[in-house]
Amino acid sequence: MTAALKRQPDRTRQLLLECAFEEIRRSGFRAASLDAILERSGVTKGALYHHFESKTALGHAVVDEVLRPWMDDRWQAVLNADDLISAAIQHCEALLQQGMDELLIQGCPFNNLFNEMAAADAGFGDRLQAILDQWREGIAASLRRGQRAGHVRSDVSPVAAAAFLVSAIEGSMGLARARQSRAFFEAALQGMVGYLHSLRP
Amino acid sequence: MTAALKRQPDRTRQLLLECAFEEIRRSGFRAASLDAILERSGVTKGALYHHFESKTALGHAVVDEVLRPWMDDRWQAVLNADDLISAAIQHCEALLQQGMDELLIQGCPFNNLFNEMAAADAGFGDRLQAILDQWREGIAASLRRGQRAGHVRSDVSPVAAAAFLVSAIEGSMGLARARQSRAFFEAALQGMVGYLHSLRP
Amino acid sequence: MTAALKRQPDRTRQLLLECAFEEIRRSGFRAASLDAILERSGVTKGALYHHFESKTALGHAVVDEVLRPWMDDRWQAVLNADDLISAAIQHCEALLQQGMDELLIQGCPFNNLFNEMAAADAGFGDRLQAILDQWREGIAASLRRGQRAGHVRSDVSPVAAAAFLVSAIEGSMGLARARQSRAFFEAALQGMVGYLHSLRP
Amino acid sequence: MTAALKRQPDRTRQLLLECAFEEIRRSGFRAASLDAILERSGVTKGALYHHFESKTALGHAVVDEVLRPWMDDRWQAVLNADDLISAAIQHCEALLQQGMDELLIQGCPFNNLFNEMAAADAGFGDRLQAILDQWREGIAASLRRGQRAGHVRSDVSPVAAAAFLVSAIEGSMGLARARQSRAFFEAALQGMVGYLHSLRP
DNA sequence: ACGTCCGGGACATCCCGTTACT
DNA sequence: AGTAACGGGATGTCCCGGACGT
Repeated sequence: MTAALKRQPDRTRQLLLECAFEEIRRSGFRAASLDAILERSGVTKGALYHHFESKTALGHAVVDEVLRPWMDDRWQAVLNADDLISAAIQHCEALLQQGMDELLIQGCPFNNLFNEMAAADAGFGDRLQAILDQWREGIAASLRRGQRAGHVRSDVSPVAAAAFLVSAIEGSMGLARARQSRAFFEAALQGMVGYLHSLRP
Repeated sequence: MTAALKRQPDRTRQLLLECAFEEIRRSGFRAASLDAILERSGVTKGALYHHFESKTALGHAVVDEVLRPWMDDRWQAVLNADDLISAAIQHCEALLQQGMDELLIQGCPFNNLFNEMAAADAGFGDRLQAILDQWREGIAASLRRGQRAGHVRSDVSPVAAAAFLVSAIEGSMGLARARQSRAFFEAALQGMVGYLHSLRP
Repeated sequence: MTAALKRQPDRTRQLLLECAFEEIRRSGFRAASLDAILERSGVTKGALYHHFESKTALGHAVVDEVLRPWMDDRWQAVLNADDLISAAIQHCEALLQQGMDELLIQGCPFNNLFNEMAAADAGFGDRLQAILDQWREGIAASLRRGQRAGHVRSDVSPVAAAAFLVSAIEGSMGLARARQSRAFFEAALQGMVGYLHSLRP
Repeated sequence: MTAALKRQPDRTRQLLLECAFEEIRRSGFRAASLDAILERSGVTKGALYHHFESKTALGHAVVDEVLRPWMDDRWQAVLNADDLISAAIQHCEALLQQGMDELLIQGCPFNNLFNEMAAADAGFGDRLQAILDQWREGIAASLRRGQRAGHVRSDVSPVAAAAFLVSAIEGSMGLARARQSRAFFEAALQGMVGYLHSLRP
């Protein structure tokens, strides 16, 4: 730790959050070692336990202050588009063309953490649920707007379609994660484009 | 260990596999404690390490001998049906009506294990990938049969639709897992029924 | 284990002794794993414990039936020579010229075992002591014969010189064992030749 | 652990090194139990793994910080003497008269450790080799000084004689270790005195 | 605010020996 | 004579958290 970083409480806290996020993304929360996070960040245990009262509290803060903005940032453009379906199809096609290596190797951090911790720890469960709800409701609201604008069939339930969509997105990312599965992910994305088209009037 | 259980190697092995499956389902593979499995099964450590050379090998055997049959058993009826779409819709509606508590609380063991271990351990990855491929190809084959029989629109790609479907199934189970999310799961199932209908001619 | 080897008690016993000798030579007695010996020999645990009542008893038998003949065989020529000093010098020079790789890598099995077990286990201690005594007394007797024949200075104590010689032999082998020490072993052998010459009248 | 010993990191570390040295001397490195070292020193496992990252690292530190000074201390007087041969002869005779029980029972810790670990672990091998080289070179240098001063025959090779001497010293200690072998050690020392005299002009 | 030392416990692994069985 | 299931214990490693010190 360089001298320049000493006595900078906010900086230290932020550094810990970011390194913890990376480590959790790599190894999952339980397998993430505090010692590894400490070494990665150059911070010591005393500093960590000054800012967070336990490993679990650190994890909760990572969800609130890193993962949630990360998700907002990622989906903002699609959710705010005038025509959700077009935007989503474009998003899928962009993914198909550009290298999606990062996603394939490490998967979606939200999905990973949700699968690991949501059922085991209420603190994680509530926070992740809130992110999920916000996301799903954003999609549902966008679909309703699309119905009013005539971009979306009027007989589909926005709530149901939104839940189905996020399930498929997270499911495809979860299943695609690994070494050999690029083909699987491509097929799933293609299937999703087909589904999106079926929502058109 | 009761006297009646002595010297029954196959029984001991099977007992270990089943208890390990339960423990892995509860806690995940990494957090599953060998001591807990042993206590649950009444087997000693020496016996376990006689039958399996490591915790990892035990996990692999659980996938091969418990999880794979569990999955086959679960989806066989749907995959062998004359009309996949109808069978799947019935399956969804049955799930909606009957108590799906077990799934909600513990999630799909395949999805859980896949998310936790597929990327981290090639032994798990290959095995789970094989299960996934078999499942997906079963759906694709059934869709092709449906196309020939006129039950399915001819312009859908069976491969893409199959990948999308399994993604959505596993995704919805993963996201629904937890305490409060029955509503989410119901909405996702409803969305899936909508998607299945869209595959009709 | 091939069918031809079944039900051959003497053969099985001999196989165990030889494999145990090799394994002990590699790893030392304590670190030698019974399971490794078993795998190496293709014999099972029950068979081993039929022939030997414990790992320690196996070790004792290895000393009696493998190590002792190995030592006798190795030193017989030198001890029976008419002129011990010439024979020993020749032996040293032969060692210096030929590849002494085996000795350098694994050391003298007698010395290794003596160092590890003689002080800790009386069964080993007594057996190894007996080998050592026999060896030392052989040298002393040969020196006495040399004195009578005029090959050896009459003012040296055969007993003391013999003890010193075996110490130097085993010590040089022990210290030379390892990777880099060929130069050390050569120097020690050269020093020993010098000492042997000093025993001449 | 008494309150007086709290928060004394150097003391704790030193205590661990000393207790480890004793335990290794008794049992050898591999058979030395960390639990035994901890009980002996009253330190906890967490503290040990704070100061040393593994049992092996502890062993290496014992060589560097305990065994090496122990050897330096032991041979310093002989190596620095004006006349090595006289000093060595005096040393031998002093050993012969005083009780050499400690050496007989536990042997030379350098020799024991060298025999056990030098070939198996490069970390030990390099460290012990360095001690051995320093020792041997000290003897060789002293012999060269003796040659210049006329105390030592000019036709002996200092390097070879030094290697031979350390071999004989360590060999005699190794072989003498045990219960019954006092006579052997005395004979070997007597032989060594004879050899030392033969180095005189 | 932060650094170091330390406590206490859990875990996977391995190993020797015994016993039921053929 | 020989096989394989099994018992029970010890070991090195690691990890989270708290306490002392500055």
